[in-house]
Amino acid sequence: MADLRRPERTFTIRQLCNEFKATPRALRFYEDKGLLNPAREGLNRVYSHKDRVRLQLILRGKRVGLSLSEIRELLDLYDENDEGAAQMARSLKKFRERANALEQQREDIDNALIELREACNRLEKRLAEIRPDLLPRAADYEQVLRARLDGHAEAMLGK
Amino acid sequence: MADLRRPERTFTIRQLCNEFKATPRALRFYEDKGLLNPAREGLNRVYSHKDRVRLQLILRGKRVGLSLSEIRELLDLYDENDEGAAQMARSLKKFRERANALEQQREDIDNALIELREACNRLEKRLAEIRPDLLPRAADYEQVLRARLDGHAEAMLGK
DNA sequence: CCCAAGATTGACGTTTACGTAAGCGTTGAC
DNA sequence: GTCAACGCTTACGTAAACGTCAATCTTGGG
Repeated sequence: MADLRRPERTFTIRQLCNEFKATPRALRFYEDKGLLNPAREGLNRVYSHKDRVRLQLILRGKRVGLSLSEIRELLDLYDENDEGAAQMARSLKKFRERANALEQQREDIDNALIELREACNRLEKRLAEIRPDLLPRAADYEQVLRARLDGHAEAMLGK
Repeated sequence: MADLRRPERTFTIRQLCNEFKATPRALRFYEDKGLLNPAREGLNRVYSHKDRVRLQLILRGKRVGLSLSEIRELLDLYDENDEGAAQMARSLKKFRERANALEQQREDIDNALIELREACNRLEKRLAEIRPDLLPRAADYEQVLRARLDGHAEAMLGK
């Protein structure tokens, strides 16, 4: 169990894929793009502990919406400079830029939601006048919500 | 000026482009995809008042994040059915689905922002220890602060 | 020895919404 | 007459992040 922390521990491509729910194709793609550089044992890739950390950073970057090339820049910064202050500052800057961009995106989404809700209200009003029977009801929403709850549904359906 | 409302008024491709800040290429593309069907005067496209409305709907759909094919479905619904109740119901459904998707996206963004802010805080702390001179200054923070206050800010700003 | 499983390297396919010419016709201004 | 401004069609290019073969290799099992 604690083996994960032992630096000499290595990983196969599939182990990392399973652990992080990625595909071999993706890891090779990241390698193509210069984000990873696993060792080789013959032809086979051998991922070190450090490679695993890099992969985590890559996936984290993706979660916050950085592009692969942006992630590569950041990874490169960590590699190039041993001391680590200047590149930390640049990473910080990058992160803040991304945060600002995300906040902008959230605003866009909010605006879209406003437009959508207005449209929904208009439609609901007209439908209520013309064909109230076609108005989706609360019950329909419950189903949607239930559907989201994945496997729990089976229990309910089973009964 | 009021000519815009006169049904017999027609528009050239460029007029609509200017009005809605689109490109001719885009309008032709929409046509290719079956979203528009302007009349022809020889080879030239002649957009009617109705075409203009359709274009508005297209752009509105884009603003809320619908794909062109989704928009086309909705437009088709409006065309097919003369009465207009069933398709209104379906549009309503579509809009609600999109609204749900957008809310999900907003959640994702919020999570990403949380991750980013944690990363920023860690970096700031380390930088403060190692090289405080590299720390970006208050001016850069304004946006961040504004974002943080977002909501409960009014009281504080009032003072 | 033979077969299936899993790894590897190309290399092309996918999707979306256009951008960007290339080549050609028409019209109005000068 | 000729140049610029528009308009048209056809068609290839783009970006992102892989998916999806295809062909080859190795290796453990039976």
